[in-house]
Amino acid sequence: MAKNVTLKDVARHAEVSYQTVSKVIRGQMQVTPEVRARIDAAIDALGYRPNSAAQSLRLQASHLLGYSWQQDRQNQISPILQQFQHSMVECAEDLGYHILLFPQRPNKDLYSTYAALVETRRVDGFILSSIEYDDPRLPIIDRLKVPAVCFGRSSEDMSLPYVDIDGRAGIAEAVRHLIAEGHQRIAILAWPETSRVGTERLNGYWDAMAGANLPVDAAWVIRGAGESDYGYVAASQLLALPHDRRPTAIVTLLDIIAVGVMRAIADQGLQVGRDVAVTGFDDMPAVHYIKPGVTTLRQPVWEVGQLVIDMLVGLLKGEPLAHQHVLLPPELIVRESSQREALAQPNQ
Amino acid sequence: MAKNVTLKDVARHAEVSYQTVSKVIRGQMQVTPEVRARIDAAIDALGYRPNSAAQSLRLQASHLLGYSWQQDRQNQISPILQQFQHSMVECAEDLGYHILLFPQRPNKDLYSTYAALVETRRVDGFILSSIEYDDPRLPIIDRLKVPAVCFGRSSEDMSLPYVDIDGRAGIAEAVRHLIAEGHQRIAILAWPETSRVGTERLNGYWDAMAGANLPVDAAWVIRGAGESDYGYVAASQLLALPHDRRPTAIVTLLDIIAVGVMRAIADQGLQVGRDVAVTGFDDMPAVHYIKPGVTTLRQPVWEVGQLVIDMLVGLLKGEPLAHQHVLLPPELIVRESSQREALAQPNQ
DNA sequence: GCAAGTTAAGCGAACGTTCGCCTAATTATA
DNA sequence: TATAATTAGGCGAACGTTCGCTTAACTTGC
Repeated sequence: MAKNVTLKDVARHAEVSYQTVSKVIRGQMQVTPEVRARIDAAIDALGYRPNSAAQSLRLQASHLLGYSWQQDRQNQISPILQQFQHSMVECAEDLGYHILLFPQRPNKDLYSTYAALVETRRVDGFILSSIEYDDPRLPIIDRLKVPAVCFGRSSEDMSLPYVDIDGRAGIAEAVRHLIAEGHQRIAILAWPETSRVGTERLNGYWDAMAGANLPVDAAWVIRGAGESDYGYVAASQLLALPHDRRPTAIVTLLDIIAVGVMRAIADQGLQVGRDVAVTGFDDMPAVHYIKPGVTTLRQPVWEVGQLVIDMLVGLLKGEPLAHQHVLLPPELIVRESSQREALAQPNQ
Repeated sequence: MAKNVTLKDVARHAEVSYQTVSKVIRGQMQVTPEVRARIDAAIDALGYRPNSAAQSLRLQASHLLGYSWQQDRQNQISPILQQFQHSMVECAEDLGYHILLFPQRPNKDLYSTYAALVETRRVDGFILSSIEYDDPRLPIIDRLKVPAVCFGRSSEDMSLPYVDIDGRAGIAEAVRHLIAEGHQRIAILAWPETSRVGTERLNGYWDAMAGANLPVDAAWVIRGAGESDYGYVAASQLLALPHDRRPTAIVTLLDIIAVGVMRAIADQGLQVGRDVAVTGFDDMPAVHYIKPGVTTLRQPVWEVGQLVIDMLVGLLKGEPLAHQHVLLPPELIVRESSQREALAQPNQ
């Protein structure tokens, strides 16, 4: 690697003081066009680049944002967090920041993991994802008094700024879509009560059912965990209900679960869409090949990443946040799995 | 955030010079037990932590490793790279390093993306993943003369150090397993010739077939891209061959593709395992629920991550590498999809 | 009992920036 | 023409470390 080119080298070459070079580069100083030209020439003759460690030391800011990435317990294979990460990385670079990845060891005290990063001044702030009820990271961030923005929330009135997907509104929209398709007996495969995301989405179901004055049979609301297998088992259970209580539509919280449901429906000799409607969540690329296509809710993950970074960087610059809490609605994508007349074959 | 606690603060508190504190902390100096105790007491009375920017500046090393993460074109939803990333992050921390994420913009010149990081001294080295033929990053790294280690290789004799999975050995082992199960007509769903990984794995197929003196019908080697749909279509094509040319086993390069193959087999009224054996690759969690279980090759991704970081950090310390190129064999996991006598479940 | 080696600790300098204050020259104002 | 205001640029200091050299005191060997 070549020797470091510093401000002093540039200054010598341009025959000015090095502090002047610094100021001119950052537009903090007016110089005569002639001097300006000499400096510019020197910079690219020598290939000068400011040293980021020196900048960090002087500015007391690392321009690094800490992010630790633990997979959701609920939906293991969701590509959501990958997209989120990618989106953050791009947005951060636009603003002169980078993402620093760090591990959260199960055996090591979580507080010291975060404290180490803050106290050594390695990072300027944190991004947290997959927030759940009583998330242990929240009090830690609070205690460290370090800027942080979350993807997800543990309650409506969280002290930390967050961006989240409005799962409640999303599921409500899906249910209203099913109602518009003529369904009345609509079931939902929810997640355990410990899941904040799951509870939130389930509320959307209640909202829409109540909004349409539709009664809800207790058997229609199932809570469970897992992926396709959960969908298969739970759907089989629903389809075994007496005919007048059997749901004609099943809402799920994950595309993969919807796939399991669709298999169960097919195994009962029924047709997805025509006989029983199904909806998923996430618009996962992995299920795009499935036929019939799965009606789903696409999360605007890219936008979440951008917003989270914008907010965090704003915080670091001392700007007051325009919105402390942002909720983004998912987008309903209607495919064949929830449409009665699509692919309808004239059948008996 | 609290005021910075520096070496000088500790020194004042312990009544020694600050340089002494620095040396004692790093074990570069012997002091009397009494002084040692005073320093230790001062450190945790004040909560001293060395400032990483100052260290970086002085040591001319950021202790940051650059990693840019672009999804494989071939297998979009493989969780391999996620595991790899996670493994790197942990291993790096053990060695006092962190991973810095940066974007590779399609519109921006790749060289300047890397050069900027190196010339500003933001990173000490790079990790590259998903190397393909004529990878544009290789000459860039070479030109920048920056330490780097790759996950994957573009050719046997690459100039950069790499760690890779021995896909050739893996597929060969899978094919030998099928042969041991009594199969003779074995087909493979390969990837386009532009895929280095695919070509490598296909070679394993040839190795094993030749090693067992089994003839290969040209129709058995299919090249294509895609996920489950590719498997479905290609398998249907294979199963439509005349009876004496029809393969009794189909090797695929991805679990998801194997799933498509299994659907095709079932759709033909045949039974996976008993009638046609199938193998996948990656041991993806997403297909664990599939019945019958998919025989697959598990990549030792965790080990790859550890090795890559070990090697890169070694390079940065100026240590000569024990092995410039490391090849790790995947592990064959035999499940029902490749066993004739395994309990048959009427599913899919 | 004296030169030579060992040990404990201090001190100056450097890593490459940015910031605030200062100075000299030029221009505008009275 | 004298004075105030503006402009172009310089200079010292600081951010918090680590490194190498020096010094003073204390052992050791003969």
